[in-house]
Amino acid sequence: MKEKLGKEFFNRDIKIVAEELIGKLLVRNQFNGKIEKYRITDIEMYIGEEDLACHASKGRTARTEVMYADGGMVYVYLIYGMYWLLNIVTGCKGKPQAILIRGVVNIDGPGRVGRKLKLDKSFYGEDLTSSQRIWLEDDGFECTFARHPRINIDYAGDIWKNKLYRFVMIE
DNA sequence: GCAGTGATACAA
DNA sequence: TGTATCACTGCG
Repeated sequence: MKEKLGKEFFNRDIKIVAEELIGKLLVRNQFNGKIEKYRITDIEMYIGEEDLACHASKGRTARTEVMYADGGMVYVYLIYGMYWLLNIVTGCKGKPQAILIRGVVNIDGPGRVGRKLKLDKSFYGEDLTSSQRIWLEDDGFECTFARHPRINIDYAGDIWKNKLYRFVMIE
């Protein structure tokens, strides 16, 4: 049984959503009727303005605005001029939180995921609970995960760098 | 080990 | 206006 994840899934604290997001299916309707599904294996949490690794630590800007919305929105941005990274906004309105999708089955790396899904700036603010081209499903798959420090955030300082905010599925 | 690539944030 | 920086990848 497959169920599309709705607002009630995303509108919870990021730590709960993140734990349950591992093993869920990321679904992409690439073009007419061609639907692809990818199981999420690797994610990172970015939590609030006080998290120096989180883009919202710079406050509310055009780029971070969507993180302040309620859960279930897509936050995408271009990094290094080449890669669109996919993030999922969680929590309630006014609390900036987002989960970066670092990897899915057979696609290891956030930039590769974005390329495979053919993301672009038009996905900024897309609502995963009503979109016809990208959404999430629960197919009942169960798994466990390990916690690690986040990748490539040296600029955030030791306290935030060492937080175990990366969850990786154990095969 | 490091080049490539362009939006963004912030200084001036 | 200019410019430093960046939730990365794919070459060597």
